[in-house]
Amino acid sequence: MPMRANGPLPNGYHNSSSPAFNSTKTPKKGGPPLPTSSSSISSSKHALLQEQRSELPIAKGKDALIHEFREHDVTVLLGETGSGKTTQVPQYLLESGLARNGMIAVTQPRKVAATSLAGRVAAEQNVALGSSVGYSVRFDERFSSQTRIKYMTDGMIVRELMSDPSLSKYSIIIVDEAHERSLRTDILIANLKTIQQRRNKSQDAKGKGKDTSNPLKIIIMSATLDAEKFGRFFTGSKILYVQGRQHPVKIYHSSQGQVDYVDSAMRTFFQIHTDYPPGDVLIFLPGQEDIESLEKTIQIYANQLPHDRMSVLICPMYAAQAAGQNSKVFLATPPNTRKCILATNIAETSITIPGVKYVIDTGKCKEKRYLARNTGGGFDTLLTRDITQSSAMQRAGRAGREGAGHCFRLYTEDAFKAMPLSAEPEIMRCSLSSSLLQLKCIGQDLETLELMDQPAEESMKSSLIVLYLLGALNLQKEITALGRQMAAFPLEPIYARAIIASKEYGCTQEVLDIVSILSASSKLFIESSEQREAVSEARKKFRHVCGDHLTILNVVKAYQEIAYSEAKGSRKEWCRRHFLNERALLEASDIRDQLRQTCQRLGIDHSVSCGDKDDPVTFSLGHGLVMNIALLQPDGTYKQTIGQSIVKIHPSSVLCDKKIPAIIYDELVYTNQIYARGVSRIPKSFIVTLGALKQQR
DNA sequence: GAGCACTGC
Repeated sequence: MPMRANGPLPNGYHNSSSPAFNSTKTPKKGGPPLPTSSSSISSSKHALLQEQRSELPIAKGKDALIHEFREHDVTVLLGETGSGKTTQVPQYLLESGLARNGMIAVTQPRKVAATSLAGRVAAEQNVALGSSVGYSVRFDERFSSQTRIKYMTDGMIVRELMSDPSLSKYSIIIVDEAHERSLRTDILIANLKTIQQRRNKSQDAKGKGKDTSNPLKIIIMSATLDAEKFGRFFTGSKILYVQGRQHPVKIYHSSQGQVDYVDSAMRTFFQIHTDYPPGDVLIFLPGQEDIESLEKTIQIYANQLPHDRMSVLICPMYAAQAAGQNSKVFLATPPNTRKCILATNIAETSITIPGVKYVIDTGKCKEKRYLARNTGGGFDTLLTRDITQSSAMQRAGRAGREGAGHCFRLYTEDAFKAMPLSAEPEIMRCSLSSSLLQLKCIGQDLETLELMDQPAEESMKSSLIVLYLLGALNLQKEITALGRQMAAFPLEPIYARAIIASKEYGCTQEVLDIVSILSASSKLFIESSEQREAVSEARKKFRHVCGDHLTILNVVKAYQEIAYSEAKGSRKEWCRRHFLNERALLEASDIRDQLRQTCQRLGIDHSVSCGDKDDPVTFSLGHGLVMNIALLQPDGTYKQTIGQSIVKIHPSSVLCDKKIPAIIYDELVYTNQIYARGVSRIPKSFIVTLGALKQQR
């Protein structure tokens, strides 16, 4: 491939018609963490905070905002990055006395946002965190009877819905980041609409002047794209706009479509490197494979650069990479060096990298999407696709965090305009069984609930079948006693079912260990393409003939032994040596504690163990994975017992190439083929037993 | 023989 650092520039950029650019979303709200443990902060610091508050773009509109909140039951507030709406609006509401009857809830899709925002606002109010300003997220809460402003995750308030269907503790509920359209945000919004109708109607009946009722105000906060949708959903609502503040980013579109975006990204990088002033470059790519191939080619050409040029430091970044590798990007760039960061979507929202002045956007990402099947179950797909306009803007905004920046898009302006505005709401792309079961508990139906977007009928049907096969619903779609028990667990129904089955098989301790790891958000096993051999050698120690579930159990047991006998530092070292992610083990231990409490409430003894026996464990899991069973075919592939798909065991499984006659699996993922992940062997006779159980219902 | 990113209870 002929490529000279000073050669012709093949991409032919032209300047975009829009010179300045505002990003639409701020990933890390509330600024840096502030001291929050003491009851108050020094007066000079407080004065500085107050000055910063008054300089926020939203401060100018304070009185007008309060007026509108007073006049309308529902307000949709559209604000850009840096407007300060998430920290200021709750304080304005508190000061205005609009929340006399109850608390102000501010919901967030992510835990870190909820906790850090609460800290920031407590500091601004000059109060101790947990007093008048608090938060509530899974495994962590700080609030008291005096709390007036409560930041919480949307999952938390949806759980509260189960015990208090009117959310009567709150007189104002602010739904932040509503444009993200998480599954729980959508379910919350649907419920808020009916709750408000109920609560505010009883107010009218009592007539004006009486304050005995408990009306509800709703404020929806969103980034600017496709926000009118919220306005249409809440009839009579008022839409308000708040200006943001961000450095300008100059956008360049490619003049023609790029066939090979990896090659094109490489050329664009060297164009920047030779023609533009110092500043780090961030390249967005869909996945690890592209990152590794681009890393190689950039390195080859970087080595050939003349010695008087700045050198290039390449930093690959993706979630599966060992944590130490990812943190390389945060180290100061050495002198006379330009950092080149090759990242997946991880750099789009979750991680902010300092020093980035240039962004190269391939316009591609990988998206996980759940394909429901009318036989029950379904599978995930993981395919490369075009990004959305809102994520293109988010990526460009990454160049304007610290000063003016540049964004080079490897696609045309027409291609940008052809992109969907924003991602499809999660409710359209995920399994609904968990939410469906939760709603059944409070007498609601996903089918009749008025949602902003209605999920596909097939997806609904599939979830009903899954819940029926698990015994959570009967043929009349009514929730069963077993279903209520399952809903009590903060878990996917399939794993809740496995725990309940473990009572019969006397192995609750083992099943809890496994299920906790499976429902932790971080992966247990760390991959390293550089040390592939060392990884497989370390894995051998835990390998269990029955499959991946019992392999996980081996890891947990080994870690527990270390945890009891060794110091914290050596535990870490042990994990590193075995390519295990300690974060997953620690998170799983929190989850396990919570699951034990649920077991206790339901009269399941969580300490019952089956010792070294394997069958009880796989049988229990089998009750949860009833629709995830497949049988070996003569050609070595597997065929589902429910549904017709031909699946293969994922190469990461310990049972890959083992020709086990019958398997259960955690999930199916379609990439190039349909792969079963999280696989265990199951005796064929057990499948017959399961079938007989189904007959009885 | 293969691994986008999250997030929540």
